[in-house]
Amino acid sequence: MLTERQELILKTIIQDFTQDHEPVGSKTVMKQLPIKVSSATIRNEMATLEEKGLIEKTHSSSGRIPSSEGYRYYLDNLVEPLRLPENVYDKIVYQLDRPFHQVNEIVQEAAKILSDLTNYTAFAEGPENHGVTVTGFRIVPLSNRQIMAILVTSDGNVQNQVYALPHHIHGDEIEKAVRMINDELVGKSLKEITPTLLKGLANQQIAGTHSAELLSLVEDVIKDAASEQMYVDGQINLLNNSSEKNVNDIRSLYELVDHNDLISNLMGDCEKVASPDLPVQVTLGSELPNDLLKNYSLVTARYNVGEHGEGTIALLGPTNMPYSQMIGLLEYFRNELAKKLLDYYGRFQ
Amino acid sequence: MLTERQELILKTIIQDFTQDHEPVGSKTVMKQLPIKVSSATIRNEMATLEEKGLIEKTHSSSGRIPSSEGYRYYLDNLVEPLRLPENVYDKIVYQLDRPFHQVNEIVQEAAKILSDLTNYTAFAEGPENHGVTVTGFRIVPLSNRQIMAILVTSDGNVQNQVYALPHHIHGDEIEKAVRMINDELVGKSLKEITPTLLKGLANQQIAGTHSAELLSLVEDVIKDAASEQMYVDGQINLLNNSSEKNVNDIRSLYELVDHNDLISNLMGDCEKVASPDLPVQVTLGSELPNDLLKNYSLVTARYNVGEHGEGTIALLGPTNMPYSQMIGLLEYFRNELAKKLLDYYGRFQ
DNA sequence: TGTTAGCACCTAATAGATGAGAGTGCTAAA
DNA sequence: TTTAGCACTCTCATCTATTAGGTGCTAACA
Repeated sequence: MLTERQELILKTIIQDFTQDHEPVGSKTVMKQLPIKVSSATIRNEMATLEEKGLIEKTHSSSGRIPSSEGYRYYLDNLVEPLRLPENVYDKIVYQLDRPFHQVNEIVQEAAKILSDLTNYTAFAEGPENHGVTVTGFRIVPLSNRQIMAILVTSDGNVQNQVYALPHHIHGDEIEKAVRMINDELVGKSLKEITPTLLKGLANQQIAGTHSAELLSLVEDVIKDAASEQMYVDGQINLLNNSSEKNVNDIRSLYELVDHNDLISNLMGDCEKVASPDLPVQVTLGSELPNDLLKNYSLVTARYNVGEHGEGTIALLGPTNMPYSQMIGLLEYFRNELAKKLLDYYGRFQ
Repeated sequence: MLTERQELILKTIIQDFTQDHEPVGSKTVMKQLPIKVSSATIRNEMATLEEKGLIEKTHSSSGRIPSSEGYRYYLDNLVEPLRLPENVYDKIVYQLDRPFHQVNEIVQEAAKILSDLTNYTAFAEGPENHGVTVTGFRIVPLSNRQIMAILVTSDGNVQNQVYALPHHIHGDEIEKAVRMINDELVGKSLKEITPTLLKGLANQQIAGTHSAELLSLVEDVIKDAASEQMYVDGQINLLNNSSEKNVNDIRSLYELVDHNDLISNLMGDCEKVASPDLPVQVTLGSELPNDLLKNYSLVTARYNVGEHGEGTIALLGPTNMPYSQMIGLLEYFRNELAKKLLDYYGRFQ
């Protein structure tokens, strides 16, 4: 429980530190505080805040910097989303206002826009495909030994893969197999289609001698389609932050960030709590399991595309980032993205 | 013109500097030199080498480092490709020995292997498609408003693109259009198919009311197929080098390296000189037009896939890299890559 | 009792001073 | 032509003030 004045001081320290990245002294706070008190009084209050673990010193006679607990208190109680300069909104709208041909193109562009605007690393994940079903599976013979497998799903997503076959398969056989695969798969959701189910198909020998081969294609393509792709952009911005610690850490960070599953997991944790109606959520590095992210924060927002599910966007930046602005940005952006996606889906109905 | 002893000294300085990255003094050279002379003699020789511009001092009483001219002399006259440890060869063979489905997958993997082995940034460009012709063009209707355009070329490459159409196009119409497009394009080389040629097709009204639309798809896909894709890997390794100069330079470097055309141009210059029969070629940063690359070197090699054309692989690393090793590596690698590609193409004949 | 002025004290950062170490160029002798 | 010897130069690490910005505590004050 903090007094109003203590909250004011904490907020001032955080905002000041966000700007200058330097410990904040009592005099500096005094100048910025709307109420008139002496620096000695502020020193007393700061001592209390330190006792409570919300701020800390870098050395015995330094100014104060916010602790993780301090940021947490700020985020839970004090932060207010900031309205952004008009031209930022314009830029978002402009960048999203292009003809996209696939959902994933839009999602990828979302990550790009976010990282461009913030100079942080940005993540975007498409709407979850819980209810997504198979609309059709095609095999297109391309040449003597090459075929393309194509899977179309009810959300309009298209997954394809070219295969070089060890030997020629006759068109009739392919056609027959595709027909039977479709009979079995169309209408099924992606999660339902397990390797076991496909094996069952193979056992029925539906597709002649090459059934096993063709079914393994199906499996591949389905796996691709079912894996929710996470798009990352602005990895390079990790450099800005990491003051000058060793190169190896940055390297590991890069790998972490590019290696989808790890970040997905982190974000997965956030998703459980966040929702499109709830405010944007911030997870501090100290609250994350990975030590590399100690000095970073993950700002996460969910967006809602109605019947098409929910997706996630996120920013990874330094712990001392301007949260008000970032939260304001994500709140606006998730709406625009949802709008764009609804618009996209609308064209297929 | 250098005496044998001078060449020996230059070589020693370069090799030593490559290892330790520190100016090399006359005593150090003396210890490593196979011939027995005093450090004073070496100092005299070094003064001569400096006069000729092949080495330089970092300050008035420091040891010497090679100048660009020194490297150039070394590369032109002294360097000898080094045989690599056996396990490196094993690794290359192992990594390339996987079932690939497209040429580009192989080329991409090549870049990855090279950057993994060297810890530098690596580039790989597929065999040039001079003689490549169109084997077939397909349009596959995916759903009410989505189609996929597929272009197959004589080198077995497949380019595809999904399109969301503003309105439904009837299957018969598509089929008719595709047939006529194929009649016109099959057998033509990619470079022959210009927008003007396509316009000509449109004017014949071959494809009914939607001809213009469909032809613009063709144009898109052809453009993609004709652009030679350059694969880059190990961008992160740029960090290792750039000691600690400002972050912005690294940022620009990243962009430079990812922005294909620029590097393509640089490599283009090299290609004119290099050939699969000629030795691996090194271009020093000082010889490149771009100032950002000042402290880097581009090591380029061409590989030869017989009738399927020639391609390029390259490494971008610090100017003081171990050239003997890198040249040895690329010489071996280009042969393995060519073998793998020949093997791949062989499967379609 | 909360607030403030004053002061002793702390620490990081900066600038100079100093000496060791590595290297050079030059001279004179072999 | 080569070499030993030596004076000289420059960097780098270390040490020593000095300064600037901050704190905590005490005692006076409203």
